Amino acid sequence: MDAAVLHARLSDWFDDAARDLPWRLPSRTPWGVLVSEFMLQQTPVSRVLPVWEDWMSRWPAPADLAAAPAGEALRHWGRLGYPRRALRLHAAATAVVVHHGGNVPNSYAELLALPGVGTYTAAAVAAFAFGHRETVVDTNIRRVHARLVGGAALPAPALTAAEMKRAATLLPDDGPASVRWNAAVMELGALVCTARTPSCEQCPVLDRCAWVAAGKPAPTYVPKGQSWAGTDRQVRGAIMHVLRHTDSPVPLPLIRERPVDLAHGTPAAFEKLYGLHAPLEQLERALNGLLADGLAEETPRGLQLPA
DNA sequence: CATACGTGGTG
DNA sequence: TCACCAAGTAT
Repeated sequence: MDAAVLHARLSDWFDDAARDLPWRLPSRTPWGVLVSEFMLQQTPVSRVLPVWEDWMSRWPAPADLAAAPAGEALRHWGRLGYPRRALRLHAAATAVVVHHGGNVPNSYAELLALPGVGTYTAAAVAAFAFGHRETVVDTNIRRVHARLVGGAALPAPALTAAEMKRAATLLPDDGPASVRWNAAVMELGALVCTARTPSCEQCPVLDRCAWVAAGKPAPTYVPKGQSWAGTDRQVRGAIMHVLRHTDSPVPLPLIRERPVDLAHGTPAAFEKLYGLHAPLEQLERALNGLLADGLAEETPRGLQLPA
């Protein structure tokens, strides 16, 4: 198709539809963009906003976070989920201080080398923080491309090489235009071309959509579904919740026997929070996993967030 | 390449 | 109610 038409339509749409997100303001810093991308990995914007604001005022630069104990990063990560991201962000800040003089690097390759930064985040930061021309492909962009160009309801379960090639082909040649395109397609996927019930009547490229033209065929595969109840992840999350809310180490026997919520003095935090009755074997597995992942630390007095 | 990894909002 | 889903990464 005529890519120029798509570029122009989405650029115009983005002008008045784009959300006023703080990490898009002119006053933003590359560090602010990097932090936002970490937090947004698998987490909705609405939940990221308050935590991002807190982090920016608490740790305005990479060196500020690097100077804090990793456990503080975990504590102030709150309930964003996937706390290993907080640990990796702390490690990334440290790497920025050690290897880049405290400034977030601007190249895709240098960004990709940071802990917790994969292909998406490296491209996103290079593009949105530094204005580079990068092929940014996230779940929103994948879905928009799958429908608009591919004529499918949803993209494949995993990112394919063909998708990357298609995204690269669609990317405007001009630098600033490419950054805008990346942001606009992502925004379209987040606001209009959504996974569940897309608002096609609001779509600026409805008349160009291959999926619509094909009569909106149903998805050809069944989403896997993420398990939760009774899983190790739930038990790990419950333990991390306890650790975030106490300043003193939690004795291991206490955790093994359904830990006391020391912050509130109430019994059986697991049951109180999750109605959870984890078998001892699963509790052990979760504990060992957290220790192995560096999310928790064992001291003579008990379990705590890492120093 | 499939799987593990948190959490809460929503249709 | 309950399964799906949200700006992925590491192994």
